[in-house]
Amino acid sequence: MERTKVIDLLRREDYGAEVNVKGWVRTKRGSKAVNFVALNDGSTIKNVQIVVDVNKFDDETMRNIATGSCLSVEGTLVKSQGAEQSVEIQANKIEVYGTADGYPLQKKGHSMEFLREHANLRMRTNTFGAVFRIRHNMALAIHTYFHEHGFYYWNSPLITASDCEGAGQMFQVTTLDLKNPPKTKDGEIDYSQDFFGAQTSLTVSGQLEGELAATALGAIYTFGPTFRAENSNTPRHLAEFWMIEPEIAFMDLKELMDLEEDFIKYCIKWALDNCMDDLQFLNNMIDKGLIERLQGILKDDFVRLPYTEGVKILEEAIKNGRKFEFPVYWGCDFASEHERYLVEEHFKKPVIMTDYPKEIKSFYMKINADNKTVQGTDVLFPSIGEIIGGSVREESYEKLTNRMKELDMRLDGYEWYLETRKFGTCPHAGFGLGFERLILFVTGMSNIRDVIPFPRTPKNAQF
RNA sequence: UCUCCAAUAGCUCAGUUGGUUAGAGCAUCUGACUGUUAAUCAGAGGGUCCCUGGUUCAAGUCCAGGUUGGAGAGCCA
Repeated sequence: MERTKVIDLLRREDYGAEVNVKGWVRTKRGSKAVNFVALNDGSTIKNVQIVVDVNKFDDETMRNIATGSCLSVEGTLVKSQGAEQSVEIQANKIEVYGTADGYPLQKKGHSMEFLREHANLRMRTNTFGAVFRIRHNMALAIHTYFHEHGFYYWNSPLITASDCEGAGQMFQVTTLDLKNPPKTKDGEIDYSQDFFGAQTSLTVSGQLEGELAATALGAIYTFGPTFRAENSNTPRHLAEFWMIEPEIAFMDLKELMDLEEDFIKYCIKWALDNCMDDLQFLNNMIDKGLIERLQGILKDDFVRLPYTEGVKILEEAIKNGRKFEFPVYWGCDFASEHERYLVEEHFKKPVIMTDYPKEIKSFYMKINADNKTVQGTDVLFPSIGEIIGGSVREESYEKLTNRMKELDMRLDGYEWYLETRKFGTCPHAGFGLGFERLILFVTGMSNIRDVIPFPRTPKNAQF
């Protein structure tokens, strides 16, 4: 008999039909004569109720049907007598594919910390099923958005020899014998003998390569893993995370902000349109304000706030008695308490902050006419902080290399990048979106380790 | 990396000022129950109180160091 997925089964009304359903047992309950098994196959957060007439099955089968075990059930689709589901299956034949003695997950709630230690099994819980179905949907929304807007999906390398991309500490990639590496005459490690003939690392960003692609294909985006060897121990950082980095030729600052806002709203609308069952569950169990907050994002325009205006607002707040741990002055890098004040207290909606002092931003950002600020944008969201960092890129070879020299950066090693500015340079812009931070916001989960299947954090690469 | 907090049964947690045999709910097992919704009811089994050292007649409880986890900060996406 052909298998029917739970999601399809629950929509059917052809009572009396013989059906086959396969899935994992969430709970079993009942009395002497009749048992009820809640079966889930991952196609939806909802379970299908299997009604088991205990007398029709042998003791061993009944014993093997327990939380976590895997079943194939043939039975009759009937209208449910119970109140909490419309249809159920009256079991005629049950095959136990796999028993689950000692299954660590129980039907009562578990802490997120406990489930993290069982990351190999936690996808089988309601919460993580919902999170990963939404994660899939967000990936689909991202690809769909860019495809519909004329962007090409393009891949930057994960292994790089640029030793100072500047975005963070890097993981080294080597096949050298760590106990006995080859040395040069002056005692340094001889990387010419390494696999790539040079010192290499995992990438911290595909942006520089993305810029090359934008000057050829017009508009591209990358969507892949990124690696940071920072010793960050927070609910918002991972050592291995996924990043979306679009890069667009002929785009200016206003168009960049329009893109950032439109893109993120598209993703959130996608979730509301396509993931309501899962969002409803998360709204009930994890975060009571979730759906309202997502709808709120769609309603308002994001605030567009030049850095200098932001400083004024914060100075005004301090004058009115607001206390901050860190001082505010023009030129300071905002601490998260400052960003949170602006987003969560002052404006109460997302803020796109722009035109930062060049000293606190990266070398590649386009310098404004004032020669003090650069056309960088940070999209700041309530509760999770910076979700997007982007900028218009400096397209002038002269200005870009001058800035690099000011920052004591070595130009050799960047020739391939700087040639974009030598050969047909163009105004262009782009941004980076942390995929897991988007998932955090859309699911209402509070720790980034719980929105990626197998989190990589300092001292943790299990599974 | 810094600051603060935590670690007791498979899970979630209680454990008084240091004091006899460390408890509860859930889970598991046994039994009861004519349709349950985290089913219910009765009973049973289940402990390296994170590790090492110290104080004390006596440590789950106090002290020191460590490990692991969490929150905040920094770094950032």
